[in-house]
Amino acid sequence: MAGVANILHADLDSFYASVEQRDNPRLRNRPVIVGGGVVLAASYEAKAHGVRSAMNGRQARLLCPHAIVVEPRMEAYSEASTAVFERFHDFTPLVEPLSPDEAFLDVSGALNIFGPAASIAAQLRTRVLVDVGLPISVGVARTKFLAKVASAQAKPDGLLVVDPDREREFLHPLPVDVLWGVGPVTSEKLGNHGVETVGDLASSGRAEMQALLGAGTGRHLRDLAHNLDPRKVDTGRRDRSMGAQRALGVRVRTRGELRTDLIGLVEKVAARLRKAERLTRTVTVRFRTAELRAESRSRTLLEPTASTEVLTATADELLANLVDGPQGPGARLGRVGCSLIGITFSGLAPPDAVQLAFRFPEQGKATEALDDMMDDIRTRWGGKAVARASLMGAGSGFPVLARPTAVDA
DNA sequence: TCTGGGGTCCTAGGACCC
DNA sequence: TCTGGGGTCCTAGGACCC
Repeated sequence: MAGVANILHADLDSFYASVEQRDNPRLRNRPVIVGGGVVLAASYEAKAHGVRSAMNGRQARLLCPHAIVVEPRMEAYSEASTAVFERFHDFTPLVEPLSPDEAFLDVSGALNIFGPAASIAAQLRTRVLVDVGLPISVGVARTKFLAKVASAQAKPDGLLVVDPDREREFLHPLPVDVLWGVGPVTSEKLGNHGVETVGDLASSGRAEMQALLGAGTGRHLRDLAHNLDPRKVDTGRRDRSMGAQRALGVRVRTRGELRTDLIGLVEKVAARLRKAERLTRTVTVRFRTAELRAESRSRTLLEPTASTEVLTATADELLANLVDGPQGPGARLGRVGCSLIGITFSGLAPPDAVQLAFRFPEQGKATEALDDMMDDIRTRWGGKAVARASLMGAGSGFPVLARPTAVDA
């Protein structure tokens, strides 16, 4: 197999719980659960008893009665995250954050300084442990996807290098749900078709998988199973949406209460939007009925905005449509069975964004042309490009970059 | 006191335009 | 003038991830 394993996926172990154990010696080597109502993070000692993230707190305490439950300290986690990412950047500028505790690193330009990728991964783990006091697992491979799978296999506190000559041996025996994008629903669909392992998926029919999972998803997952993953480490990602939501429990609310909650969320997120110097075009109000059915209403505005007044008025109309619509849950009673209310702003752009569209005629060169264009945009606009692109019309002979591409002017 | 909150991406169908 | 197909954007819903 051609290529060299120069991509790292670095992932802090049980991030919040590790920070708590670091800061409070009494918690070390003990089962620790962060978050009371719902488990935000669990130490490995707690995970050994079956406690998992996102688990109901009561269930977690039943599984592990002697666990120490602590309140989350978001500021401490944020500081720890910043310190860890500084260590990443000590090794390479090519860092793609996935979340506060996880990132891809392309170290192909750092080999002359720090040695082979496996050595860089070991040095990185040491630096994070010594300087920040947190255990971190690292996967090393030729592609992003393999590196991510490797770091998961390496946990806890481990390092795993996937030899480019042994990628399929590594990948094919693993269960399909190691694939990024295969959750419970997809996993069950695949299981019903006799697909249990990544190898099973690789040997299944393409048309069959696309019929089962949809064209895009089917092709993507089958490509991953065939070990095809051309994605580069991308340092230029920007937020695509911003939102907030609030769980309300099972108590029935009056419309007025619901509206007050929603307006509060709108004001909060609108402030974040302005602080981030972004405008939004699409407002979505999310709603979950007392029976836990999700519903949403959205509207796309003519002009992007960050005005609380405009956003509040829009959210208000959408909420009214949700509640009073044809099957609105509270139309007659004036009271609404609602277990969650939320707001999302999407279609984010900088205030001075411009839109660019490209057309290129050479069939079959679309992906490379797109990559080149993105590089060009980043160079010309000082790396501040906010790019959103998709390829359309591949069958027409004229692949067109059809989505607007917004960049900081 | 409560029982998660923050995101990304995909899909299908309809309106509309050329 | 009629018709069909391609393309774009919007909306609602859903799966998934950390």
